[in-house]
Amino acid sequence: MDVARLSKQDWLTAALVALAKGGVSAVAVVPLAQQLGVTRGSFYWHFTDRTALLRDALQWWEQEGTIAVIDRVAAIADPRDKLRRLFLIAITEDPASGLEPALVAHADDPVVAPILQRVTERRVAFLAEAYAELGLPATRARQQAVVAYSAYVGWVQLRRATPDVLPEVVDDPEALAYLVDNLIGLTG
Amino acid sequence: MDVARLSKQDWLTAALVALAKGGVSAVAVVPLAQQLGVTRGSFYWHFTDRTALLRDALQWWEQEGTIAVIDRVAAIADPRDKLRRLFLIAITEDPASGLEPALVAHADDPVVAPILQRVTERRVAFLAEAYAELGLPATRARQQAVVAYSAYVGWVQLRRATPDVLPEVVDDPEALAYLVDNLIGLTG
DNA sequence: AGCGTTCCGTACACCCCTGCATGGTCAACC
DNA sequence: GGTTGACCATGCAGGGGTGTACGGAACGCT
Repeated sequence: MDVARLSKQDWLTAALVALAKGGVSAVAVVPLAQQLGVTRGSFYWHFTDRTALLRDALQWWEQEGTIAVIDRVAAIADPRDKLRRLFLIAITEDPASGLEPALVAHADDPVVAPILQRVTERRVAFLAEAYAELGLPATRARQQAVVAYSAYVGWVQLRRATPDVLPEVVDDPEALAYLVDNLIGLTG
Repeated sequence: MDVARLSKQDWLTAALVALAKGGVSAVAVVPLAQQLGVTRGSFYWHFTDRTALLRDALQWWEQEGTIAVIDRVAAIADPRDKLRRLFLIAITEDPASGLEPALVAHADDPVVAPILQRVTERRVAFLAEAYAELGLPATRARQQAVVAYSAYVGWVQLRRATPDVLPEVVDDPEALAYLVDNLIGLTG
């Protein structure tokens, strides 16, 4: 019959979804199990611990959600196009809606903290590199990267928290271009 | 003796601190009680419910953290100065560190959602009004307000999540001015 | 001193989650 | 067709949180 045994990956994606929706405390074995149609027996075969699930899920997200995206645009020669393309991907795509706010909210968590640190540092460094290629001096490029990344993070937050507040921007492609240019910070 | 009976406000502030640090699920009666040095008997005299505590705390935050700040700068005549002052207050002051990320992370919560909605809408409206006073047409002012508010939200997030990534900006007053001008979005 | 109100401690029943140990089921493979 | 290993169910002990009922201490007022 359609018994559909689970793989480790099924638990990881389910954990990320639960994490995005309810925070770290929502990554609980029992709710995830009955959501997947199994019991805890399945979980404790795939993972040693509840912490192991959280750690593996976040590491997988770090790989897919950060490194993979950077690889997609790193080859673009023109830094302006590179930034435009990067922000477009970051704004329009949303693999696990609301994951990053949940991670930030639990920045003190010993499992979350190092991964969040690495991801942020890597993204900011990539942005700073692009701004440096654009002609900005190193210090200024770093500052601009932090500001641009802040704007991106806040945008993701707003879209998740109060989508009713910003419909006029997401639907209008011209407004979207205006937003992206503003993110790049070179509207003048 | 120094028995120090508690007031309702003590519970509210403690709830906000716990909310900022651990999310909605951290607003639990037992931990808060033993943190305040009392038992649950105290709590269930002041509040009917755990939900009532969360609701009252958020409403108090809405009053103090949003309306009060807006009132402090609304009287400034020049819109440019008004925006500058507002963002400076928003960036430097931080009453309950990490509260807003925690709220966004639990945007689906039935208690959090309406308050978060109201706060966001009010802030964006205030910003849009200022940009309109600055000369932007209504639609453009609204878009600019959303972008600027996104940048602010993201900044708060970054500072809480990974303070190591952005030390060069917060310490340098010139870089801070650059950041504020960039938030205003009128650097050109 | 007496009394009512305010505030808090304590005990109880209930629910949910975590680990762990153990046993069961099904597929594959020889 | 019997054995092995992957996968899952179940029962138990332990811990922690929620509400509620009740009882007690402290304070103000007369």
